Amino acid sequence: MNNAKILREFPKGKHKHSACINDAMKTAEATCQERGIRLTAIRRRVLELVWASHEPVKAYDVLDTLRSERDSAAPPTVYRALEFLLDEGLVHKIESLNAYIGCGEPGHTDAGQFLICSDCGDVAELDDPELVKMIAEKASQIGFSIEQQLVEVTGFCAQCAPAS
Amino acid sequence: MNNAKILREFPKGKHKHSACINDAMKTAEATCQERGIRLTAIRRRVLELVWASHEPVKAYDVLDTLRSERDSAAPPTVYRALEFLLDEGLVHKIESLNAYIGCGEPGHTDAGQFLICSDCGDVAELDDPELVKMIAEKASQIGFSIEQQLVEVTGFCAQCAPAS
DNA sequence: AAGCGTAATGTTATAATATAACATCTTTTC
DNA sequence: GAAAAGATGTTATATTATAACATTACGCTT
Ligand SMILES: [Zn+2]
Ligand SMILES: [Zn+2]
Ligand SMILES: [Zn+2]
Ligand SMILES: [Zn+2]
Repeated sequence: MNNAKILREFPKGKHKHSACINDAMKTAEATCQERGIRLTAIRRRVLELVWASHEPVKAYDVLDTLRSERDSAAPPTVYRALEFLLDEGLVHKIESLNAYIGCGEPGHTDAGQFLICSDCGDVAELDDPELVKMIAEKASQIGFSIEQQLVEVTGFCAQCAPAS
Repeated sequence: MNNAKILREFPKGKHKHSACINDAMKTAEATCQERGIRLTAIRRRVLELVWASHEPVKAYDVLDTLRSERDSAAPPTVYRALEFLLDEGLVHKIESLNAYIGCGEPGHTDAGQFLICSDCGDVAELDDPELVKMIAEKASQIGFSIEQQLVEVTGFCAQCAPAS
């Protein structure tokens, strides 16, 4: 069996998270450049804040920070930026948490699958074509044609797994 | 490959939906009886309202109806009933819609997988052990142990599929 | 049947998440 | 630099969900 492609890993022990953020911002810049769309100051900042950790971030937490930096920040400020970032695949929404997380590899075409650690709260993103395919096949067995897949799995990451 | 077990089908053409509701209510009665828990009038009525169609139902739509029948109905009335029904596996929450749908086969142990038709809005529920297993395996490849799975798929049911 | 403890519901208030609608400003295009 | 399109500002409100405490109903023992 193929291994799942890991779009976004769980962080391993201590890591320099500023590097994660830097990578993500560079990738976003390049992606927007390429597509001829504008990563404005607000959008860039919201993306940074979403990437603040490996945990999904709440819209109103982003707003709180933004408010401290910019008088005019209001809910639409954040939701519009998030909408842009979602549309461009730079962030994803974790539906089961009403929270947002940076995409580990913008541009991936298949749906991502999210692993959410109940203990540390961190999230990893996989892209497993085999799984995507199986879901599509199962659906088509009953005549259902898939447009979009949502897979969110809750449990324990390697670091938080109950000692065995 | 095994076929997915269908816990709740898409309705086929015209069907007598009162039969769906009756079945669901009988199953719920029996389930609660067996478990020694109380399907009170409010809980029963909320379950009926969730089963009102094959589409997921919003909490506040349930509330609107309940208000017309019972002066004391308020948000906690509905959310408490839903919490009970969710805990007992009599209904499921469709996270991507913030809406609730009756379980087609209360007592199933695996996570259900939901197929949501973008056109008619109806939802089917599958339980495919093979899929559940594959997700668990993919997760365990990166050291993640699963507690709960969420699979919600959007697309077109057989009836609504674009003519081919 | 009376009394007790638990479970369920009533009631009021508020938290958390998200969008509508319209005004203003900025950037791009011609 | 004027027009058009895109982005942001601003105010208000819609939608979804929970907290906290009071009251009532139920199930059990005596
Ligand atoms: Zn990191
Ligand atoms: Zn992604
Ligand atoms: Zn039916
Ligand atoms: Zn079910």
